[in-house]
Amino acid sequence: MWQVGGMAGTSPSRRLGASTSKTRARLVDAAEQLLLEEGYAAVTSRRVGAKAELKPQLVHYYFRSMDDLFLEVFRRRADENLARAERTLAGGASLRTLWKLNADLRGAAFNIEFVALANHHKAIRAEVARYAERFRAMQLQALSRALADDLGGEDVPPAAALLLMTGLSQVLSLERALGVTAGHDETLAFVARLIDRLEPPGASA
Amino acid sequence: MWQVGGMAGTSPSRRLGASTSKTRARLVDAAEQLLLEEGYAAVTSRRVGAKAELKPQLVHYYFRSMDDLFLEVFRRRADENLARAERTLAGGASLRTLWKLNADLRGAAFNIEFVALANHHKAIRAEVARYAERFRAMQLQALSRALADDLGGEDVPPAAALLLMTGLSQVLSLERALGVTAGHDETLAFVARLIDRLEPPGASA
DNA sequence: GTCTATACTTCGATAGAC
DNA sequence: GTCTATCGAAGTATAGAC
Repeated sequence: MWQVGGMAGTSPSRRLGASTSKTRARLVDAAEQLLLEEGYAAVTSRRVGAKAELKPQLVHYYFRSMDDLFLEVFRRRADENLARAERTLAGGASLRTLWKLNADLRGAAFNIEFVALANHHKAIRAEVARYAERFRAMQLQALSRALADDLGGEDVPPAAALLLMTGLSQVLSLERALGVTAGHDETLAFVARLIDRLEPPGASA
Repeated sequence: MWQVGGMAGTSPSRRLGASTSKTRARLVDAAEQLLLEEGYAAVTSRRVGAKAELKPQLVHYYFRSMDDLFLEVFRRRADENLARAERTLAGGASLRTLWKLNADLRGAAFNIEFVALANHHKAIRAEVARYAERFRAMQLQALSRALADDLGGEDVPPAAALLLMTGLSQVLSLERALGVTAGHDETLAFVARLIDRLEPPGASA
């Protein structure tokens, strides 16, 4: 897919616009907006151009292919997420903070789109995987420390706890987008109780 | 999206082929295959026609629009999943069985595609939500009974346990598709231990 | 009931004008 | 360094032939 028409060659000798261009940034903004509002299939050079109020051909002047544009959109957001996580978790974080980071994570819809895209696009899959691994490693380190403090000698491995946490927050936001929310409040209350038990409110770190 | 070209009218008076047609079934098969192999954006009338070795116009003879084709693909698979779950859970099921049902669930990729699609397609979202609710209710009933047997007076609500289970199996299959499997074995072992503790192997139902 | 000829829109991409 | 004119392929959908 993509590469629907044209000669589809990605000619090796083609001039591209400067990566500092203001116009280029507007195109990335427009693409991100479209992706969130209408899904990845709506991100076409023409739609992006229209949304940015620019000629669609500019997309191909600044990006070698539509895939390159997708990668740029993804990287921008991923870097932002990683930076925020790093700020939040710097120097150890509580269970409570970790859960908030997971549940708050900007753009569950964004993740869904990119996972679906990654499923069938080699270059994008590699980038998404790289990001997921970095994000995971960062959280795992923080969670390992927090759990060691909180429950000393229990047998729940930090990796399992993290996957449970990630899975839960993912399924919750995914279902919310779908309009299915049965049991959500009950579950959130349960998580809050659990955290309160492990980390009594009003403790130090 | 969809409705890219053409007059996009969905004229109310258009003849459609019989729903029992063999040709029609071939088109649905081809669409499902394409969806899984290349993602929803690859499911176009021309690609579906080619895969089924039929003229692309037949898609529009048997389906009023591409969305209708998607709905048919989804319903067929959803019905199959529901029937299988019903068979498995009929008359009460163990925790172990429930976990297996969740983890085995055919086509995690299939789910990803449809959740992404549902995000931006009203008709499809409604259908996916309806399916999710039915599946959830069925599992919740079984899990409630199993948990009552296994841990009597604990404070983990069945709905929370189910969402944790669902989220975990979803994140595991999603990451596997991405090639990210760090911590997976450890987590699966943990789940197995947990189930063994709650339901010692060799007990009755 | 089944299929095809055809319309017209939008697609990604490039070569070349400023 | 920036943008545009233009190409050929692929998109959905319909009206009408068998």
